[in-house]
Amino acid sequence: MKIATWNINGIRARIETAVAWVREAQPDIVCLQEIKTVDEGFPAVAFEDLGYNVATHGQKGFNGVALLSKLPFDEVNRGLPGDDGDEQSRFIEGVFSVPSGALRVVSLYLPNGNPIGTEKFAYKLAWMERLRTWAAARLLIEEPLVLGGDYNVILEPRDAKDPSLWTGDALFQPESRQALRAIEALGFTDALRATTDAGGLYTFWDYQAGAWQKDNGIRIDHVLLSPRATDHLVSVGIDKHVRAWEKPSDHVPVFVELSL
DNA sequence: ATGGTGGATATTCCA
Repeated sequence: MKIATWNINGIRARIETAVAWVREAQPDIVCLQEIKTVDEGFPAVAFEDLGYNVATHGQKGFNGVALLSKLPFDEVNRGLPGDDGDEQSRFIEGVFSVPSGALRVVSLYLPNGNPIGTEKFAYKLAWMERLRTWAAARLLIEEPLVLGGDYNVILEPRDAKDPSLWTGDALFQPESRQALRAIEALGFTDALRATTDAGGLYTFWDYQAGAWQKDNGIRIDHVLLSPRATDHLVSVGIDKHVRAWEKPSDHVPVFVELSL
């Protein structure tokens, strides 16, 4: 079972790139972020033609998440619980049947939070606390749970080419890093760190200032695994080569192989 | 050096 996450930065502008990658990578489930369209604007047919079921939680202009799955959806839940007044589309959960039982997969787009000291940073931290509360409850079910997404958090200095560039940025603030650590501390495994201690592994390179050419990247797209999912972890990968394609997203896909 | 790039949308916001 191959499960991937990818911030696509606009699915309508990126549909040809997305289809090319899906054809190449052959994932079973894909978590997409920043689809930047309402549900009706999502080009579902392009993926259905490749054998995928599609579930979206869109929004006009910004944000928006989606799930693609070769397995049928048993259940879909849209929106992160904990704030009925939050209208930003950043969370979708799919439930699937696997031989051992149920598999839950979330596509999440954590708030950027810049600039710090504003309501945007407060919203980021509040959203992370809501995620922690939700995840703690989900872990009680003791099922394989995969949280794939753009976390907008650089956990450690080794997750940035030049950490000094991110001083004062919401992605590298101590509060942001601590909040993600608190979620991991519930019992989740950062899939990539389960397989390597290496630095220099990035998932995002800014469009500006030749960041890709200089390999000035950061690792902010993560796959977190519940204990029951970690039990089945086979491998982790970053499809870095996709960043060099024409009309790329500024993020690349991250994927896990699970023996489910 | 206060720029640089890109998407969606509307002539600016967000990242």
